[in-house]
Amino acid sequence: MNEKFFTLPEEKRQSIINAGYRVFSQNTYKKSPVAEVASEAGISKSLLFHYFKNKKELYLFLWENCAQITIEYMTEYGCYDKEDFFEMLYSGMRAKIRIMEKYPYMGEFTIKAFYEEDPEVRDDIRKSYVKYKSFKADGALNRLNPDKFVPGLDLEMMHREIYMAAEGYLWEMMQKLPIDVEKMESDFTRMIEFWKSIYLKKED
Amino acid sequence: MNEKFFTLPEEKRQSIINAGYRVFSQNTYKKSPVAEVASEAGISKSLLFHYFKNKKELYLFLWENCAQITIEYMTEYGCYDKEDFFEMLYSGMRAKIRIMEKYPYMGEFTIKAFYEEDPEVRDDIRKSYVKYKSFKADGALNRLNPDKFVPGLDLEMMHREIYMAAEGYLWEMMQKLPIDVEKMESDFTRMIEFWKSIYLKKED
DNA sequence: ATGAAATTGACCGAAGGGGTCAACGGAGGT
DNA sequence: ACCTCCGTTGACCCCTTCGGTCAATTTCAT
Repeated sequence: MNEKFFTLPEEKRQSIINAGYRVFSQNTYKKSPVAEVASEAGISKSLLFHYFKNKKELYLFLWENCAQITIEYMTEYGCYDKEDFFEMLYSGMRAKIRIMEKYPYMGEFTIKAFYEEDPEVRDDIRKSYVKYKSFKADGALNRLNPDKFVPGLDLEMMHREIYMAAEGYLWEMMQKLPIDVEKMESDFTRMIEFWKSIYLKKED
Repeated sequence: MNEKFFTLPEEKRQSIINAGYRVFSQNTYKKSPVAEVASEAGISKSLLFHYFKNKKELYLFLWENCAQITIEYMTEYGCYDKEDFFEMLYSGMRAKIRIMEKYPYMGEFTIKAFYEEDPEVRDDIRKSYVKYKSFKADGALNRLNPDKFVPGLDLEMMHREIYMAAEGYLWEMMQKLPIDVEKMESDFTRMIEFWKSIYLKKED
Protein backbone atom coordinates (compact mmCIF):
# COMPACT_ATOMS: atom_id res chain seq x y z
CA MET A 1 0.00 0.00 0.00
CA ASN A 2 1.10 3.53 -0.83
CA GLU A 3 2.64 5.42 2.09
CA LYS A 4 1.18 8.61 0.74
CA PHE A 5 -2.10 7.57 2.22
CA PHE A 6 -0.85 8.35 5.71
CA THR A 7 0.27 11.84 4.79
CA LEU A 8 -3.23 12.71 3.63
CA PRO A 9 -5.09 15.34 5.61
CA GLU A 10 -6.91 13.72 8.50
CA GLU A 11 -10.31 14.57 7.12
CA LYS A 12 -9.76 12.94 3.75
CA ARG A 13 -8.22 9.82 5.22
CA GLN A 14 -11.14 9.58 7.58
CA SER A 15 -13.69 9.81 4.82
CA ILE A 16 -11.99 7.09 2.84
CA ILE A 17 -11.86 4.81 5.84
CA ASN A 18 -15.46 5.44 6.74
CA ALA A 19 -16.62 4.92 3.19
CA GLY A 20 -14.77 1.62 3.24
CA TYR A 21 -16.38 0.52 6.48
CA ARG A 22 -19.79 1.48 5.23
CA VAL A 23 -19.58 -0.36 1.94
CA PHE A 24 -17.86 -3.47 3.23
CA SER A 25 -20.17 -3.67 6.22
CA GLN A 26 -23.25 -3.80 4.03
CA ASN A 27 -22.04 -6.14 1.35
CA THR A 28 -19.97 -9.24 1.23
CA TYR A 29 -16.36 -8.75 0.26
CA LYS A 30 -16.95 -9.90 -3.26
CA LYS A 31 -19.94 -7.69 -3.86
CA SER A 32 -18.49 -4.54 -2.39
CA PRO A 33 -17.63 -2.26 -5.30
CA VAL A 34 -14.42 -0.34 -4.86
CA ALA A 35 -15.94 2.40 -7.00
CA GLU A 36 -18.64 2.89 -4.41
CA VAL A 37 -16.07 3.36 -1.69
CA ALA A 38 -14.27 5.93 -3.81
CA SER A 39 -17.29 7.98 -4.77
CA GLU A 40 -18.59 7.94 -1.22
CA ALA A 41 -15.21 9.18 -0.05
CA GLY A 42 -15.33 11.92 -2.63
CA ILE A 43 -12.41 10.75 -4.72
CA SER A 44 -12.03 8.93 -7.99
CA LYS A 45 -11.66 5.19 -8.22
CA SER A 46 -8.28 5.65 -9.88
CA LEU A 47 -6.98 7.57 -6.91
CA LEU A 48 -8.16 4.96 -4.50
CA PHE A 49 -6.28 2.37 -6.53
CA HIS A 50 -3.33 4.68 -6.29
CA TYR A 51 -3.31 4.39 -2.49
CA PHE A 52 -4.18 0.70 -2.32
CA LYS A 53 -2.87 -1.58 -4.98
CA ASN A 54 -6.06 -3.60 -5.11
CA LYS A 55 -9.32 -4.37 -3.39
CA LYS A 56 -7.84 -6.95 -1.10
CA GLU A 57 -5.22 -4.59 0.26
CA LEU A 58 -7.84 -1.97 1.00
CA TYR A 59 -9.97 -4.50 2.77
CA LEU A 60 -7.18 -5.90 4.89
CA PHE A 61 -6.00 -2.43 5.79
CA LEU A 62 -9.48 -1.61 7.07
CA TRP A 63 -9.50 -4.80 9.07
CA GLU A 64 -6.16 -4.13 10.71
CA ASN A 65 -7.32 -0.61 11.37
CA CYS A 66 -10.24 -1.90 13.46
CA ALA A 67 -7.87 -3.46 15.94
CA GLN A 68 -5.65 -0.40 16.05
CA ILE A 69 -8.53 1.95 16.69
CA THR A 70 -10.08 -0.26 19.31
CA ILE A 71 -6.87 -0.68 21.28
CA GLU A 72 -6.13 3.00 20.98
CA TYR A 73 -9.50 4.07 22.35
CA MET A 74 -9.63 1.42 25.04
CA THR A 75 -6.25 2.55 26.26
CA GLU A 76 -7.16 6.20 26.12
CA TYR A 77 -10.29 5.66 28.17
CA GLY A 78 -8.42 3.54 30.69
CA CYS A 79 -10.38 0.37 30.11
CA TYR A 80 -7.40 -1.79 30.96
CA ASP A 81 -6.63 -0.34 34.36
CA LYS A 82 -9.91 0.07 36.19
CA GLU A 83 -10.39 -1.78 39.43
CA ASP A 84 -14.10 -1.38 40.06
CA PHE A 85 -16.42 -3.41 37.87
CA PHE A 86 -18.87 -0.61 37.14
CA GLU A 87 -16.05 1.81 36.52
CA MET A 88 -14.71 -0.53 33.89
CA LEU A 89 -18.13 -0.90 32.38
CA TYR A 90 -18.51 2.84 32.24
CA SER A 91 -15.17 3.56 30.60
CA GLY A 92 -15.62 0.69 28.17
CA MET A 93 -18.94 2.12 27.17
CA ARG A 94 -17.55 5.59 26.68
CA ALA A 95 -14.76 4.24 24.50
CA LYS A 96 -17.22 2.33 22.40
CA ILE A 97 -19.51 5.29 21.92
CA ARG A 98 -16.63 7.49 20.82
CA ILE A 99 -15.58 4.90 18.30
CA MET A 100 -19.12 4.68 16.99
CA GLU A 101 -19.19 8.42 16.70
CA LYS A 102 -16.07 8.58 14.59
CA TYR A 103 -16.42 5.31 12.69
CA PRO A 104 -20.13 4.48 12.65
CA TYR A 105 -19.80 1.33 10.59
CA MET A 106 -16.67 -0.09 12.11
CA GLY A 107 -18.53 -2.33 14.49
CA GLU A 108 -20.59 -3.97 11.81
CA PHE A 109 -17.58 -4.23 9.57
CA THR A 110 -15.60 -6.04 12.24
CA ILE A 111 -18.24 -8.69 12.64
CA LYS A 112 -18.85 -9.08 8.94
CA ALA A 113 -15.14 -9.37 8.26
CA PHE A 114 -14.71 -11.88 11.05
CA TYR A 115 -17.28 -14.17 9.46
CA GLU A 116 -16.25 -13.46 5.87
CA GLU A 117 -15.95 -16.66 3.89
CA ASP A 118 -14.42 -15.46 0.65
CA PRO A 119 -11.26 -17.50 0.06
CA GLU A 120 -9.47 -14.40 -1.17
CA VAL A 121 -9.36 -12.88 2.29
CA ARG A 122 -10.60 -15.44 4.78
CA ASP A 123 -7.24 -16.81 5.80
CA ASP A 124 -5.62 -13.42 6.20
CA ILE A 125 -8.49 -12.30 8.38
CA ARG A 126 -8.23 -15.35 10.58
CA LYS A 127 -4.48 -15.04 10.90
CA SER A 128 -4.55 -11.38 11.78
CA TYR A 129 -7.28 -12.00 14.33
CA VAL A 130 -5.32 -14.31 16.59
CA LYS A 131 -2.58 -11.69 16.63
CA TYR A 132 -4.81 -9.16 18.38
CA LYS A 133 -6.94 -11.53 20.37
CA SER A 134 -4.81 -11.20 23.48
CA PHE A 135 -5.78 -7.55 23.88
CA LYS A 136 -9.31 -8.38 24.87
CA ALA A 137 -10.13 -7.03 28.30
CA ASP A 138 -11.26 -10.30 29.81
CA GLY A 139 -11.21 -11.57 33.32
CA ALA A 140 -13.65 -8.99 34.60
CA LEU A 141 -15.49 -11.76 36.39
CA ASN A 142 -12.58 -12.64 38.62
CA ARG A 143 -12.23 -9.04 39.64
CA LEU A 144 -15.70 -9.00 41.18
CA ASN A 145 -15.71 -8.78 44.94
CA PRO A 146 -18.78 -10.70 46.20
CA ASP A 147 -18.90 -8.72 49.44
CA LYS A 148 -20.03 -5.63 47.64
CA PHE A 149 -23.07 -7.24 46.05
CA VAL A 150 -26.38 -8.35 47.48
CA PRO A 151 -25.97 -11.68 49.28
CA GLY A 152 -26.64 -14.80 47.28
CA LEU A 153 -26.46 -13.04 43.93
CA ASP A 154 -25.31 -15.19 41.03
CA LEU A 155 -22.42 -13.03 39.87
CA GLU A 156 -21.86 -14.88 36.64
CA MET A 157 -25.48 -14.49 35.64
CA MET A 158 -25.37 -10.83 36.49
CA HIS A 159 -22.30 -10.39 34.37
CA ARG A 160 -23.79 -12.17 31.39
CA GLU A 161 -27.01 -10.27 31.79
CA ILE A 162 -25.34 -6.88 31.82
CA TYR A 163 -23.13 -7.79 28.92
CA MET A 164 -26.06 -8.90 26.80
CA ALA A 165 -28.15 -5.89 27.63
CA ALA A 166 -25.29 -3.66 26.55
CA GLU A 167 -24.93 -5.63 23.32
CA GLY A 168 -28.64 -5.41 22.69
CA TYR A 169 -28.64 -1.68 23.25
CA LEU A 170 -25.68 -1.04 20.99
CA TRP A 171 -27.17 -3.22 18.32
CA GLU A 172 -30.42 -1.32 18.47
CA MET A 173 -28.58 1.98 18.15
CA MET A 174 -26.59 0.76 15.20
CA GLN A 175 -29.76 0.10 13.26
CA LYS A 176 -30.65 3.76 13.08
CA LEU A 177 -27.57 5.76 12.21
CA PRO A 178 -26.37 8.42 12.65
CA ILE A 179 -25.97 7.90 16.35
CA ASP A 180 -26.87 10.39 19.03
CA VAL A 181 -23.85 10.44 21.33
CA GLU A 182 -25.52 12.53 24.02
CA LYS A 183 -28.46 10.19 24.24
CA MET A 184 -26.32 7.10 24.30
CA GLU A 185 -24.17 8.36 27.12
CA SER A 186 -27.15 9.33 29.22
CA ASP A 187 -28.99 6.11 28.48
CA PHE A 188 -25.97 4.09 29.43
CA THR A 189 -25.34 6.07 32.56
CA ARG A 190 -28.90 5.52 33.64
CA MET A 191 -28.57 1.83 32.98
CA ILE A 192 -25.43 1.56 35.05
CA GLU A 193 -27.10 3.42 37.87
CA PHE A 194 -30.00 1.03 37.62
CA TRP A 195 -27.71 -1.97 37.77
CA LYS A 196 -25.92 -0.55 40.75
CA SER A 197 -29.22 0.03 42.50
CA ILE A 198 -30.34 -3.54 42.14
CA TYR A 199 -27.10 -5.50 42.33
CA LEU A 200 -25.00 -3.65 44.90
CA LYS A 201 -25.49 -4.37 48.57
CA LYS A 202 -27.43 -1.62 50.32
CA GLU A 203 -25.47 -0.05 53.18
CA ASP A 204 -28.16 1.42 55.44
CA MET B 1 -47.31 -15.43 -8.49
CA ASN B 2 -48.02 -19.00 -9.55
CA GLU B 3 -50.48 -20.85 -7.32
CA LYS B 4 -48.62 -24.05 -7.98
CA PHE B 5 -46.09 -22.90 -5.44
CA PHE B 6 -48.50 -23.63 -2.62
CA THR B 7 -49.18 -27.17 -3.78
CA LEU B 8 -45.51 -28.00 -3.57
CA PRO B 9 -44.43 -30.55 -0.99
CA GLU B 10 -43.80 -28.83 2.32
CA GLU B 11 -40.11 -29.65 2.26
CA LYS B 12 -39.44 -28.12 -1.12
CA ARG B 13 -41.41 -24.98 -0.39
CA GLN B 14 -39.52 -24.64 2.85
CA SER B 15 -36.16 -24.89 1.19
CA ILE B 16 -37.06 -22.25 -1.36
CA ILE B 17 -38.26 -19.90 1.33
CA ASN B 18 -35.21 -20.43 3.47
CA ALA B 19 -32.87 -19.99 0.55
CA GLY B 20 -34.64 -16.73 -0.15
CA TYR B 21 -34.30 -15.51 3.40
CA ARG B 22 -30.66 -16.44 3.49
CA VAL B 23 -29.69 -14.70 0.29
CA PHE B 24 -31.77 -11.58 0.78
CA SER B 25 -30.68 -11.25 4.39
CA GLN B 26 -27.03 -11.14 3.45
CA ASN B 27 -27.21 -8.89 0.41
CA THR B 28 -29.13 -5.82 -0.51
CA TYR B 29 -32.15 -6.41 -2.70
CA LYS B 30 -30.35 -5.35 -5.82
CA LYS B 31 -27.32 -7.51 -5.23
CA SER B 32 -29.19 -10.65 -4.29
CA PRO B 33 -28.95 -13.02 -7.24
CA VAL B 34 -32.09 -14.99 -7.92
CA ALA B 35 -29.87 -17.73 -9.29
CA GLU B 36 -28.28 -18.12 -5.89
CA VAL B 37 -31.66 -18.56 -4.26
CA ALA B 38 -32.56 -21.20 -6.81
CA SER B 39 -29.38 -23.22 -6.55
CA GLU B 40 -29.44 -23.08 -2.77
CA ALA B 41 -33.00 -24.35 -2.86
CA GLY B 42 -31.95 -27.17 -5.14
CA ILE B 43 -33.95 -26.09 -8.17
CA SER B 44 -33.15 -24.34 -11.41
CA LYS B 45 -33.44 -20.62 -11.88
CA SER B 46 -36.02 -21.19 -14.59
CA LEU B 47 -38.26 -23.06 -12.22
CA LEU B 48 -38.06 -20.35 -9.63
CA PHE B 49 -39.09 -17.86 -12.29
CA HIS B 50 -41.93 -20.21 -13.04
CA TYR B 51 -43.30 -19.82 -9.51
CA PHE B 52 -42.57 -16.11 -9.14
CA LYS B 53 -42.87 -13.93 -12.16
CA ASN B 54 -39.84 -11.87 -11.20
CA LYS B 55 -37.40 -11.01 -8.46
CA LYS B 56 -39.62 -8.38 -6.92
CA GLU B 57 -42.54 -10.75 -6.53
CA LEU B 58 -40.35 -13.31 -4.82
CA TYR B 59 -38.99 -10.69 -2.47
CA LEU B 60 -42.36 -9.29 -1.53
CA PHE B 61 -43.77 -12.74 -0.99
CA LEU B 62 -40.97 -13.48 1.46
CA TRP B 63 -41.67 -10.23 3.23
CA GLU B 64 -45.37 -10.91 3.59
CA ASN B 65 -44.52 -14.39 4.71
CA CYS B 66 -42.53 -13.00 7.67
CA ALA B 67 -45.61 -11.40 9.10
CA GLN B 68 -47.73 -14.51 8.51
CA ILE B 69 -45.24 -16.79 10.21
CA THR B 70 -44.73 -14.48 13.14
CA ILE B 71 -48.42 -14.05 13.82
CA GLU B 72 -49.00 -17.76 13.40
CA TYR B 73 -46.33 -18.72 15.91
CA MET B 74 -47.17 -15.99 18.38
CA THR B 75 -50.76 -17.14 18.37
CA GLU B 76 -49.86 -20.78 18.68
CA TYR B 77 -47.65 -20.13 21.68
CA GLY B 78 -50.29 -17.96 23.31
CA CYS B 79 -48.26 -14.78 23.34
CA TYR B 80 -51.36 -12.63 23.01
CA ASP B 81 -53.26 -13.98 25.96
CA LYS B 82 -50.85 -14.29 28.84
CA GLU B 83 -51.56 -12.31 31.98
CA ASP B 84 -48.33 -12.65 33.91
CA PHE B 85 -45.36 -10.68 32.62
CA PHE B 86 -42.82 -13.47 32.91
CA GLU B 87 -45.23 -15.95 31.39
CA MET B 88 -45.54 -13.71 28.39
CA LEU B 89 -41.82 -13.36 28.19
CA TYR B 90 -41.43 -17.09 28.30
CA SER B 91 -43.96 -17.89 25.61
CA GLY B 92 -42.66 -15.10 23.42
CA MET B 93 -39.21 -16.54 23.70
CA ARG B 94 -40.35 -20.03 22.87
CA ALA B 95 -42.16 -18.78 19.80
CA LYS B 96 -39.11 -16.87 18.65
CA ILE B 97 -36.81 -19.84 19.11
CA ARG B 98 -39.11 -22.10 17.12
CA ILE B 99 -39.19 -19.61 14.31
CA MET B 100 -35.44 -19.37 14.34
CA GLU B 101 -35.25 -23.10 14.21
CA LYS B 102 -37.42 -23.37 11.13
CA TYR B 103 -36.43 -20.13 9.38
CA PRO B 104 -32.97 -19.25 10.64
CA TYR B 105 -32.55 -16.16 8.50
CA MET B 106 -36.04 -14.76 8.75
CA GLY B 107 -35.15 -12.41 11.57
CA GLU B 108 -32.28 -10.81 9.75
CA PHE B 109 -34.30 -10.66 6.57
CA THR B 110 -37.09 -8.80 8.31
CA ILE B 111 -34.77 -6.09 9.55
CA LYS B 112 -32.91 -5.79 6.30
CA ALA B 113 -36.13 -5.58 4.33
CA PHE B 114 -37.52 -3.00 6.71
CA TYR B 115 -34.58 -0.72 6.07
CA GLU B 116 -34.27 -1.54 2.37
CA GLU B 117 -33.87 1.60 0.31
CA ASP B 118 -34.15 0.28 -3.23
CA PRO B 119 -36.90 2.24 -4.95
CA GLU B 120 -38.12 -0.90 -6.65
CA VAL B 121 -39.43 -2.34 -3.41
CA ARG B 122 -39.18 0.32 -0.71
CA ASP B 123 -42.69 1.65 -1.00
CA ASP B 124 -44.32 -1.75 -1.09
CA ILE B 125 -42.40 -2.76 2.00
CA ARG B 126 -43.44 0.34 3.87
CA LYS B 127 -47.06 -0.02 2.83
CA SER B 128 -47.29 -3.64 3.80
CA TYR B 129 -45.66 -2.92 7.13
CA VAL B 130 -48.31 -0.59 8.48
CA LYS B 131 -50.86 -3.24 7.62
CA TYR B 132 -49.40 -5.67 10.13
CA LYS B 133 -48.11 -3.22 12.67
CA SER B 134 -51.17 -3.50 14.86
CA PHE B 135 -50.39 -7.12 15.67
CA LYS B 136 -47.44 -6.20 17.81
CA ALA B 137 -47.85 -7.43 21.36
CA ASP B 138 -47.32 -4.10 23.04
CA GLY B 139 -48.58 -2.72 26.27
CA ALA B 140 -46.75 -5.23 28.43
CA LEU B 141 -45.67 -2.40 30.67
CA ASN B 142 -49.19 -1.45 31.68
CA ARG B 143 -49.89 -5.01 32.62
CA LEU B 144 -47.20 -4.98 35.28
CA ASN B 145 -48.52 -5.07 38.81
CA PRO B 146 -46.09 -3.09 41.00
CA ASP B 147 -47.16 -4.96 44.14
CA LYS B 148 -45.50 -8.11 42.95
CA PHE B 149 -42.08 -6.52 42.53
CA VAL B 150 -39.50 -5.35 45.01
CA PRO B 151 -40.48 -1.98 46.45
CA GLY B 152 -39.11 1.09 44.73
CA LEU B 153 -38.10 -0.77 41.58
CA ASP B 154 -38.13 1.25 38.39
CA LEU B 155 -40.41 -0.94 36.35
CA GLU B 156 -39.78 0.81 33.09
CA MET B 157 -36.05 0.40 33.45
CA MET B 158 -36.48 -3.23 34.33
CA HIS B 159 -38.59 -3.76 31.27
CA ARG B 160 -36.13 -2.05 28.96
CA GLU B 161 -33.27 -3.92 30.53
CA ILE B 162 -34.86 -7.32 30.08
CA TYR B 163 -35.88 -6.51 26.56
CA MET B 164 -32.39 -5.46 25.58
CA ALA B 165 -30.74 -8.43 27.20
CA ALA B 166 -33.04 -10.70 25.23
CA GLU B 167 -32.22 -8.83 22.03
CA GLY B 168 -28.52 -9.05 22.77
CA TYR B 169 -28.74 -12.76 23.40
CA LEU B 170 -30.71 -13.50 20.25
CA TRP B 171 -28.37 -11.38 18.21
CA GLU B 172 -25.39 -13.26 19.57
CA MET B 173 -27.01 -16.56 18.73
CA MET B 174 -27.80 -15.46 15.22
CA GLN B 175 -24.16 -14.82 14.50
CA LYS B 176 -23.30 -18.48 14.76
CA LEU B 177 -25.85 -20.53 12.93
CA PRO B 178 -27.15 -23.18 12.98
CA ILE B 179 -28.83 -22.56 16.28
CA ASP B 180 -28.94 -24.97 19.19
CA VAL B 181 -32.57 -24.98 20.26
CA GLU B 182 -31.97 -26.96 23.44
CA LYS B 183 -29.29 -24.60 24.61
CA MET B 184 -31.31 -21.52 23.81
CA GLU B 185 -34.32 -22.72 25.72
CA SER B 186 -32.29 -23.60 28.77
CA ASP B 187 -30.30 -20.37 28.63
CA PHE B 188 -33.46 -18.36 28.39
CA THR B 189 -35.18 -20.26 31.14
CA ARG B 190 -32.23 -19.63 33.41
CA MET B 191 -32.29 -15.97 32.55
CA ILE B 192 -35.96 -15.66 33.35
CA GLU B 193 -35.42 -17.43 36.65
CA PHE B 194 -32.61 -15.02 37.37
CA TRP B 195 -34.80 -12.03 36.61
CA LYS B 196 -37.54 -13.37 38.80
CA SER B 197 -35.08 -13.88 41.63
CA ILE B 198 -33.90 -10.30 41.59
CA TYR B 199 -36.99 -8.37 40.55
CA LEU B 200 -39.86 -10.15 42.26
CA LYS B 201 -40.72 -9.32 45.84
CA LYS B 202 -39.57 -12.02 48.25
CA GLU B 203 -42.46 -13.52 50.21
CA ASP B 204 -40.81 -14.95 53.30
C1' DA C 1 7.90 28.41 -16.85
C1' DT C 2 9.02 23.74 -15.48
C1' DG C 3 8.94 19.41 -13.61
C1' DA C 4 7.02 16.41 -10.33
C1' DA C 5 3.17 14.85 -7.93
C1' DA C 6 -1.80 14.49 -7.45
C1' DT C 7 -5.93 13.30 -9.66
C1' DT C 8 -9.06 11.98 -13.15
C1' DG C 9 -12.11 10.10 -17.18
C1' DA C 10 -12.19 6.90 -20.49
C1' DC C 11 -11.47 2.43 -21.42
C1' DC C 12 -11.00 -2.89 -21.33
C1' DG C 13 -12.03 -7.71 -20.79
C1' DA C 14 -14.32 -10.65 -17.84
C1' DA C 15 -18.03 -11.87 -15.08
C1' DG C 16 -22.59 -11.62 -13.35
C1' DG C 17 -27.31 -10.05 -13.64
C1' DG C 18 -32.57 -10.76 -14.77
C1' DG C 19 -35.39 -12.94 -17.61
C1' DT C 20 -36.82 -16.02 -21.81
C1' DC C 21 -37.58 -20.08 -24.37
C1' DA C 22 -37.26 -24.29 -26.83
C1' DA C 23 -36.80 -28.65 -25.55
C1' DC C 24 -36.50 -32.78 -22.55
C1' DG C 25 -38.53 -36.56 -19.94
C1' DG C 26 -41.72 -38.97 -17.45
C1' DA C 27 -46.70 -39.96 -16.07
C1' DG C 28 -51.16 -40.97 -17.59
C1' DG C 29 -54.74 -41.61 -20.99
C1' DT C 30 -56.28 -43.94 -25.36
C1' DA D 1 -47.17 -47.54 -29.40
C1' DC D 2 -48.42 -42.86 -29.54
C1' DC D 3 -49.98 -38.49 -27.82
C1' DT D 4 -50.46 -34.94 -24.42
C1' DC D 5 -49.65 -32.52 -20.58
C1' DC D 6 -46.64 -30.46 -17.30
C1' DG D 7 -42.81 -29.99 -14.15
C1' DT D 8 -38.28 -28.95 -15.09
C1' DT D 9 -34.05 -27.58 -17.18
C1' DG D 10 -29.77 -25.73 -19.82
C1' DA D 11 -28.52 -22.66 -22.96
C1' DC D 12 -28.97 -18.23 -24.43
C1' DC D 13 -29.52 -12.99 -24.76
C1' DC D 14 -28.42 -8.56 -23.74
C1' DC D 15 -27.26 -5.33 -20.51
C1' DT D 16 -24.81 -3.82 -16.43
C1' DT D 17 -21.15 -3.97 -13.23
C1' DC D 18 -16.67 -4.81 -11.70
C1' DG D 19 -11.57 -4.70 -10.89
C1' DG D 20 -7.91 -2.68 -12.69
C1' DT D 21 -5.04 0.23 -16.12
C1' DC D 22 -3.27 4.25 -18.32
C1' DA D 23 -2.69 8.34 -20.84
C1' DA D 24 -3.93 12.78 -20.05
C1' DT D 25 -4.94 16.71 -17.31
C1' DT D 26 -4.69 19.58 -13.20
C1' DT D 27 -2.27 21.29 -9.18
C1' DC D 28 1.44 23.21 -7.04
C1' DA D 29 6.06 24.27 -5.23
C1' DT D 30 10.15 26.29 -6.94
